[in-house]
Parts: sequence; structure tokens; C-alpha cells
Amino acid sequence: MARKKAYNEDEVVEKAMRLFWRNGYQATSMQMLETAMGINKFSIYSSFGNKNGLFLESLKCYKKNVSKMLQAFDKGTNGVEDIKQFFYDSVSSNFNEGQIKGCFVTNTYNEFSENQDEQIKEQMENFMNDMKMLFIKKIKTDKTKDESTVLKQANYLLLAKHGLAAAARVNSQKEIEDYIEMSFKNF
Amino acid sequence: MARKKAYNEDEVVEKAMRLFWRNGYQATSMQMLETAMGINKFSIYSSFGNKNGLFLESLKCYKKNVSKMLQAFDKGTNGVEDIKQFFYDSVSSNFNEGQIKGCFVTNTYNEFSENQDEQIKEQMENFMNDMKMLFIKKIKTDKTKDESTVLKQANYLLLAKHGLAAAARVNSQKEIEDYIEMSFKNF
DNA sequence: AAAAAAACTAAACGAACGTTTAGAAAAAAT
DNA sequence: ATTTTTTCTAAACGTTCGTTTAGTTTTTTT
Repeated sequence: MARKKAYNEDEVVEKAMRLFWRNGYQATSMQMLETAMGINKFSIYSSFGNKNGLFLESLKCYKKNVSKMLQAFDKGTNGVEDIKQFFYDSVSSNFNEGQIKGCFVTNTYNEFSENQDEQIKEQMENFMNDMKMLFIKKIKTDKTKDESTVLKQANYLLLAKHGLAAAARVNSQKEIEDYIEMSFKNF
Repeated sequence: MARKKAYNEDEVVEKAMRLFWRNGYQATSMQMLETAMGINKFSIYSSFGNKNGLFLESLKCYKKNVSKMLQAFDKGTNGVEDIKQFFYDSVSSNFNEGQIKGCFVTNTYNEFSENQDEQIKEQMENFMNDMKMLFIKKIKTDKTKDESTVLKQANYLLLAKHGLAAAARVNSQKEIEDYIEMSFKNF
């Protein structure tokens, strides 16, 4: 062992994640990352391989942050009402000035969709899957619903969440809240 | 007057539009546009100024194409049911092999959101506004609804359409159709 | 037939991209 | 104190980006 790293990898990934979240993959340059992370290109490459590797770590970092919110949401005992609350929670930070808008995973979904890196695709799919599982669990609280209804409703909410994240980037607070209310009128 | 243009501007814009639609603004290079449009960079620049100008014309071209579908939709007499049909129509082409997925305007919305060119912003906003006006008109067919309910429902459907266009890029036909059905259960 | 005007070809422009590398600085091991 | 190992700085790499330009070809006007 020789000289020690002057930075903490988790800390600089957090900074990279915020930049990617705000600008997307393509519009974020290594130059910008260098500045935001506060370390040199050499250090970025030695820690994360390349831009793609850094993006992948940023996605993982985001997931880790979100999973805290997801856990709290999992603990609730109010079924579908919990999901609605989760919808509100996930856009609440949007209304603070200067806050990053939308969901990093959804943004990434929209930016890549086809021809995407396999590892990135995998990260996104299991993120979406985790959320779907939670929705199913919550919906199943109501024992009167049969399996196909549960799945249909979970699918619906997943797409609604996707739409919500997209809307969160451009629409007003009132529009967004109206949308959430309307989305849950069926249940 | 001297030598005549060997290409038709409307025709080459149509080709550019399809490329932008498929790849987004950033991921589409002038090189790619040259090939797809079948004309030289010089011709592109002399006809459209620059990449941004070409993109703007592509957006207008897309709007012109969509407005045909919108007019047919406007002629219907079944109120909200017409909107539902419009939702189905706007994703139907997705299920054909090799078709471009999603909506060009929604994709652009997701790619730019902030820091966008003013003219592009304007194009998108009046596109969305046209659609909202149509929704309002359709919803008002039901005279029992008061003004605020009409607006709330129109907003909801606009965001739902936004979400649908995003979903159309990645979700399966069944998921999408379930989503449409659930979206209209409230009405 | 000559001149003028516009459209084309193809090469080049500077700038920015992601990535690599040579050498200096720092810390541990000998 | 010297060697070894790793981190860091900063410059450079080759490529591609959007854009421009010099020069040729084609058509119209004189």
C-alpha cells in the first residue's frame, strides 16, 4: 500500500448522480463531472472505469437512496392508500426551489429505451420490478380482488407512476396533485 | 433565378423528422441527417439554417401529420369515448414491427424540459394546448359537469396521454391497453 | 456566347467529446 | 534514507461534433 485516495468514492458518486439526474447521460460531459465531483478525470477513470461505469454506479446510488423511501412505504398498513401517499412523497421534493425534478430512473428510461447498455437495462428493470411487487402487495390487502384484477391495477399504477415522474418535470403542483387524485379515484 | 433545387424541402424534412423522432435531438448527428435526408450538409444549412432550425421544422412537420388524426377525432360525437379512441389510435401504430415508438412531442418534452430553445418550447406548448382544448370540448359534451371538474379531468387526461406516450416506448401491448381502460374508468 | 446566380461537392474548420498517458507528488515498505 | 507503490496533475490523444468555405456544376439571364 502507498498513497491514500483523497476522496471517498460513495461521496463523489452521489455528486455524479445528481448531475446525471439533472442533465441526463448524454448531456453530462466528463468535464462537467470532473468539476461537480471535485476530482480529476484520472481519478474518475481509475475508480469507475469509464463514463458508462460511473453512470451505472450513479443509478445504484439513486436506488439506494430511494429504497429508504420505499421501505417506509412498505411498512404502511393502509393498502392502496399507502401507494397514493407514496406518489405524493415522490413528487413532494419537486416543489422546493432548485430541486431536481422527476425521477432519475424514469428519466433514464426515457433517454435510453432502445439500444441501451445491458447492465443499465437490468438495473432499471429490477427497479421497476421492485416497485411493481410492492404495488401488488398493497393492492392484495383487499382480499376481494382476484389475481388478474390485482395485476391489472398494479400495471396501471406503474404506468401512472411513470407518467407522474414525467409530468413532475414540467407541470405545476396543482396539475400534479389533481392527477394523483384522479388516478386513485378508481380504487 | 438560376439552378433549381434537386430536392423538395417538405420531403427531406419528413425524413429528418423520422430520424429525430427515433433518436432524439442530441443523438442525431448532422452526418446521420445527411444520409437519411439524401442531401448534402450544405443544402441542409442553406434550407434550414442549422441543426436547431431543422429540428424546429421537423416538429412542425410532425404536428401537421398528427393534426390530421386530431381532426378526425374532433369530428366524433361521443364525448369522452372519442378521447379514449384517440388514445387507442395514437398507440396503435406502435404494435407494427419496426414502427417508431412513442410520440415525437412527448419525447422532445422529456429530452429538453429545462434550458430549452424558446421556439421549440413554444411549439410544444401550443401542441399540448391544442390537445387540451380538444379534451375540454369533448368532456363538456356532458352538461352535468361544472367548469372546475371539466378542467380537472382535462388536465388528468393530458398527463395520462403524456404517460401513455412514455409507456408506449417500453411497455407491452397488453399493459398499454390495460392502462387505457383503467384511465377511463372514472368517466 | 458570355455573364450571373444559385445549388452542389467535398474538404476543412475549431471546439468539444471520452479516454489515455507521462511525469510529479505523496505515502508506505524496505 | 532509499526504494516501491499508488494517487494526482495536466497535457495530449484520436474522434466526432456542428458549421463554414472554396471551388465546381448547372441553369437562367443578358
